[in-house]
Amino acid sequence: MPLGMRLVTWNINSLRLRLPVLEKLDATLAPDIICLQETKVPDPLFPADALRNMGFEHLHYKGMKSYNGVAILSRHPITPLEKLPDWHGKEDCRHIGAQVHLPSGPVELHDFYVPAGGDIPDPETNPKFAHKLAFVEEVTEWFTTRKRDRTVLVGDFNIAPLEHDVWSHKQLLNVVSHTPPETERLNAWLNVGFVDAMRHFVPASEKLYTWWSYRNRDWKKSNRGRRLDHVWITPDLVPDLTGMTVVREARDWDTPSDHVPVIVDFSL
DNA sequence: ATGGTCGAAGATCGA
Repeated sequence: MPLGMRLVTWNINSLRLRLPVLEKLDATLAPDIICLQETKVPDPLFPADALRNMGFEHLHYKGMKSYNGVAILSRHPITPLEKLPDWHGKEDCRHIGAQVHLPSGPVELHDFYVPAGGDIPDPETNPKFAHKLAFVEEVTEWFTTRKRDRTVLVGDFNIAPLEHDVWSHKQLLNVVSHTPPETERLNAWLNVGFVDAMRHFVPASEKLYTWWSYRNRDWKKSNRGRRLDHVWITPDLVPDLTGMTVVREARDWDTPSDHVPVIVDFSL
């Protein structure tokens, strides 16, 4: 195994349907650890053998029928984090975590799939939006009391916090994913003690997206993207950052997800 | 302002 850790986060939108493109990602970009969201597969049907054959010997996953689901695929040994909170009283498979045992020492890794929040940005009339806001608040509170070093948070946070994380700040201010109640809460979570590893490499003044809707005739031409997927790290890991890649070409792979993989490289 | 397209289901629901 080469020196350094290559970490990927990807909302794959059905793991079983997209095993072929996952193999393509693995073959072309050789990640050491992949965190997936929206696997949409119950645990008994999880394709563990196929993933082990790809070289990911260490697996941790939590899925359910039809919706949600998260998974960590690793070439390094991992110890799953037990007894993580049951956010918002729901057992809906939106968070798993693990200690990753790297040659340089353990790193704590969290994989999140934050609720999308429905269409109407009003917690009074839209319970999905209320759930989303509450989820972020609960997670924020939880991390304030947890150790905050050698920790990495990744996932589909379903919020694009910065002006240039969306194609039109003005037109999306009242669209779920970019409303002030969401972006304020995401910033509060970040400010518990994390660093935005993607923006470490790309200044806030530059557009940066990880998701393009299926509902555009030509995603590349219209380019109405949003940065919904994130990699956050504790400040002690910043000196170990060596690179970041948004795998845009994956949006054109055969039967693509609407999200593309995000790679972060570490000298760990 | 609207609708557009996916995936898992096996009708719609969630995104």
